[in-house]
Amino acid sequence: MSDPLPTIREHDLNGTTYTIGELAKEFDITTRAIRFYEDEGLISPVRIGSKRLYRRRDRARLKLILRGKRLGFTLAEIRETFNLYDEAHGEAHQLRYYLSVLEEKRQHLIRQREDLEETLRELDHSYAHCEQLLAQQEQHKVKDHGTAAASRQARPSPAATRMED
Amino acid sequence: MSDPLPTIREHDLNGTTYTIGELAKEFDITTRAIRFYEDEGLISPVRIGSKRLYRRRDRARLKLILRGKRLGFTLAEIRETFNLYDEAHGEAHQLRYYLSVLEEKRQHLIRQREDLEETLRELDHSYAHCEQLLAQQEQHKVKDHGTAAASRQARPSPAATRMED
DNA sequence: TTTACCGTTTACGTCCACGTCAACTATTTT
DNA sequence: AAAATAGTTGACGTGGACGTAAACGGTAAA
Repeated sequence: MSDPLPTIREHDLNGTTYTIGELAKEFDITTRAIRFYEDEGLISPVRIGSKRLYRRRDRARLKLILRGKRLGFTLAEIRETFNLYDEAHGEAHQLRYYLSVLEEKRQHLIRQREDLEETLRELDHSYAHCEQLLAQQEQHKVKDHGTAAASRQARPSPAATRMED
Repeated sequence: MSDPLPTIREHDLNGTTYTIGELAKEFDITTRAIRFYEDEGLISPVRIGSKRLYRRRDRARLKLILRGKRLGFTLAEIRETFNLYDEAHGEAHQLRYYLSVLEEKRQHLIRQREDLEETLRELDHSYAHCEQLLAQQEQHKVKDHGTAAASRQARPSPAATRMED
């Protein structure tokens, strides 16, 4: 008689491990998504019987996948990054190629950062302008103390044309 | 007899104008994309006969659309932003709502900026580590002066496990 | 033992952001 | 007049990233 199959929890594989459900909960994604990433070659969990068991490395990659997605990278791009990383520990010309890819990626990210800063600046302007409008309306309310209808049809403010630049 | 229809270029509408092709070239997108943005309610060019004529405002919006896309926003989100902006110049409660949406957006962008900075940091580390590996290989080449085969099978470097965290 | 949960695979559906014809018109150039 | 160029409206196709449903297996608690 063979030993009974150990449950997934009794496996340790010297290190922390996770079930698919745990990871799904932790990162607030569906198990379907996690399996999909595996189909796309982005993660390779160990199998215990038919079940997937995720190790620290898998969790780290999942994190990178999600961050990459938030930055707008496609799964294919993320996979490429992983593959490159995995293969770049050998020959010099591989390392050089890896360097060039990193440089490209940096350009992309820096462009994106500029877009982001610019958007944040404009957002701040809108925010300030909006608060100013509100403050003016308060002023009028105080002056008119009650006849608020006067300020309903607000004149177009100078800053209202900002989007036309 | 009626005057002949003025050509699209003779129209000025007091201000700079653009044809669809000009904008497509300037922003390096297809005319199909521009028309699609119109179908989705993001731009509203003037019509001269059957042709579209784009004004400064349209061009500005196109710019915003593309920047939004680079930051990963969907067209629906961008449209919402535009609509909100257009309608936020009236009542106080609209202004307040607009403020809350802006605040949300700011949160999103700041989170994204953190992702971005973190990615840039890791990228810099990879870059540095990569250069260091290359430098080591150069060292060996000098020592062995010629018998480069010795360093082909590089031992796994300590930093090679970084992705496992 | 039955019920309740994970977990698995396979297959098809969906939404988004366009690309790709096709068939046509209007203007400009040769 | 003919050809090239730029524009127009449909309609259908596509690739990416999953969602959803079906049908099933294993383990854990009641």
